[in-house]
Amino acid sequence: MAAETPRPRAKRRDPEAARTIRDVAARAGVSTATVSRVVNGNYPVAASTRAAVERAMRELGYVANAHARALAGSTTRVVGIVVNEIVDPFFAYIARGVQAEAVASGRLCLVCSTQGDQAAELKFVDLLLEQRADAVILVGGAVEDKEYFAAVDHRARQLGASGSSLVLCGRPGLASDAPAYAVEYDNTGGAAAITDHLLNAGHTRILYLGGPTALSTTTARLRGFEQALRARGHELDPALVRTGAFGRQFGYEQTLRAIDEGLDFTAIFAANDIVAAGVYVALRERGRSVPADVSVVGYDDVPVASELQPALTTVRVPLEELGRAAVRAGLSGLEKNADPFAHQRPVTTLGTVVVVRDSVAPPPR
Amino acid sequence: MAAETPRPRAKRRDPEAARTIRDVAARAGVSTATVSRVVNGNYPVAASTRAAVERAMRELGYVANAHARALAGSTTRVVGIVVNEIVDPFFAYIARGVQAEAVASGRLCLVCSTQGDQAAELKFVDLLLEQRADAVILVGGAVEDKEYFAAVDHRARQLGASGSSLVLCGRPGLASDAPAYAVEYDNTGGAAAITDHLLNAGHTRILYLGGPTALSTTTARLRGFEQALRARGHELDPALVRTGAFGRQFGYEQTLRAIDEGLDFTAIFAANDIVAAGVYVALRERGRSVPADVSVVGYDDVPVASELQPALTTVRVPLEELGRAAVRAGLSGLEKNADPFAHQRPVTTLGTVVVVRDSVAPPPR
DNA sequence: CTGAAAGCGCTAACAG
DNA sequence: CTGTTAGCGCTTTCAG
Repeated sequence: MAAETPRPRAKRRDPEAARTIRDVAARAGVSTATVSRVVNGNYPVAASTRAAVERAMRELGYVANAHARALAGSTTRVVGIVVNEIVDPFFAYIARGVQAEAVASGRLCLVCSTQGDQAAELKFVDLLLEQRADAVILVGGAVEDKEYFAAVDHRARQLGASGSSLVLCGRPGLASDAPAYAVEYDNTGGAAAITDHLLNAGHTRILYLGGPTALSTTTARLRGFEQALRARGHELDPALVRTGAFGRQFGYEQTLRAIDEGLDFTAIFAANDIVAAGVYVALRERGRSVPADVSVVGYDDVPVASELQPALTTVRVPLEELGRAAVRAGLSGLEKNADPFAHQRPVTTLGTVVVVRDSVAPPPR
Repeated sequence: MAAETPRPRAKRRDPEAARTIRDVAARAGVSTATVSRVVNGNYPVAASTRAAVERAMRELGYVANAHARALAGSTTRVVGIVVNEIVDPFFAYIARGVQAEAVASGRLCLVCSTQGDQAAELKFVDLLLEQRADAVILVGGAVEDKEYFAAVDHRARQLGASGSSLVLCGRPGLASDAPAYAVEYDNTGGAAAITDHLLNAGHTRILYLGGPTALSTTTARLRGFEQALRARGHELDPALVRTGAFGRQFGYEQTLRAIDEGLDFTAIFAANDIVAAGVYVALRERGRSVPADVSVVGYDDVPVASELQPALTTVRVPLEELGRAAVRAGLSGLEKNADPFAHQRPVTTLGTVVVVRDSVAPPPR
């Protein structure tokens, strides 16, 4: 009756191919379940058995297959993050936090960089959805577009339905009941605080430079600027607000233009440190010194801020912590503690602080 | 006899859970094989059938499961990259290239950052091995350690055995027959070229600063420096070589020390741009101007180089292309063209070029 | 052009 | 403490 033997697996496909849990089990003379147990160490196994299995694994050079594991188990041990540009320090620091926290939770990190392509962002989320990432984190400025919102909203629901979750990082949350977390920082407050710093030094003619024209996350900075002005009884002079791109080039050109137009101002609020770097160059070119002739402040506190000469007074955004918090939020639903009362708040807001360096002084005369 | 029906799947676990290919098949009234075919579009399917399936997928909100796909198929559509520090522009640009090329090949990119922890590097490679990444790219300086080499060598073999491959990026290849690719750039040549530039300007007392003490990739820069000197009949003065850390701090401190010791030099070769940034600060502090009093050159041409004042003359390393080339190399074995003669060379070396900016002038007097 | 069925490698009940 | 046995969701022969 030997011929009746089930013989479920016919032949090993490739003798060179990776060993499987079954090979290990056979070699150690145990069942695959036992091997699984020692691999995962989440179940009691006799010491001697464990030793035999470990030995077999070593001898065979066994490497677990994460996909089989993901398929059979429930979690994939992968988190995904989508950023605009990985070489931009703003995103890089957030990514670093995400990476670190992911690793701390025993996960790997799938990083997607859109290079500013809005469509790519959504496509990456879809891919991450296919990967069944335990959490997907979307970083950075969203455009205020109906259709876009609907698309994100939909993805949030899909993720939620598959036990994962969407985390909006550094941007406002969804204004719907879609299952998504938001991890932001106090953009408006930071902007107001540093504007206050300028006001305290005696400046009232402050030129605001940078940031997108369209309504978006970072407009919050402009809002903070305006609030601080108003709170001290000053009006926002439209001539002193120039929004547009976010780069060094923009800061450079606008500063040049402002000077050449004879615009009256004694300080510049750059919407981020990179813009401020451009401002510095233009100022130097026109022979204006910082901070004697004009004071400058930035935002973000990325490395350039302390490299500029004189070092830039700016708003420190807890970028790395932002990334960590995003992972924690995204994973909060998966953790075993599953205490429904200790529930993660859908929106986390981190504080910002003004870092005073050398680029602000009282206005000349 | 209805009771005899096999009924292979008993119950849907969770009505809210993600739809599977089977749900789609049922809804479209076709077999799962057919659904698979339309999803992959790699097999003829009647137009009407295809339409029905696509409709069913849409209605069900079907999202393929990448893990099931990886398990059943052969490729995972994921490449892994291990770097020291993702916020460091040197690595960030390489990662960007890797990401871009991975996406271009229809893959996602798993990014691991070790924060300089050598042990973590190997651990990440193991994790990537578990992920069955189609290629794993190891970036950056390796230490010259026997045991470490053996470990890398072993991983290379494991990857090779599982149809994947290891790519050493920006570091020398394995000196063994292990299946690994190396994608480097001409470190020595670049260093020699920029040293020549200094020599041509009339400098002979050049202080070399930075780079690791231990033999490692970047020692190649020191080697190039020496070669260029020799080629012009100069000896390498040991007093003018200070190796050690790689950061701004190191550049700053060593420059200060050199000046305070009264060391005789008219130019500084910083082992990378970051070190050069530190050099600038120290020079300014001691009232030495660049390039009037001392000329400075760097290496890598990361953004700081052009931000420094005066802009830094440096060696441009094709960082992003390095990343792209690494992915191409790593994937070369998988591509269908599998032409055994058009075989990827195990070692690719990219050229470097000197970028002349404003930090070099003839020596004073 | 389409369907049936056998797995891919692993985990998780469910018995012992 | 350990083994049996279903699947997880998809791809891929092998037959029509």
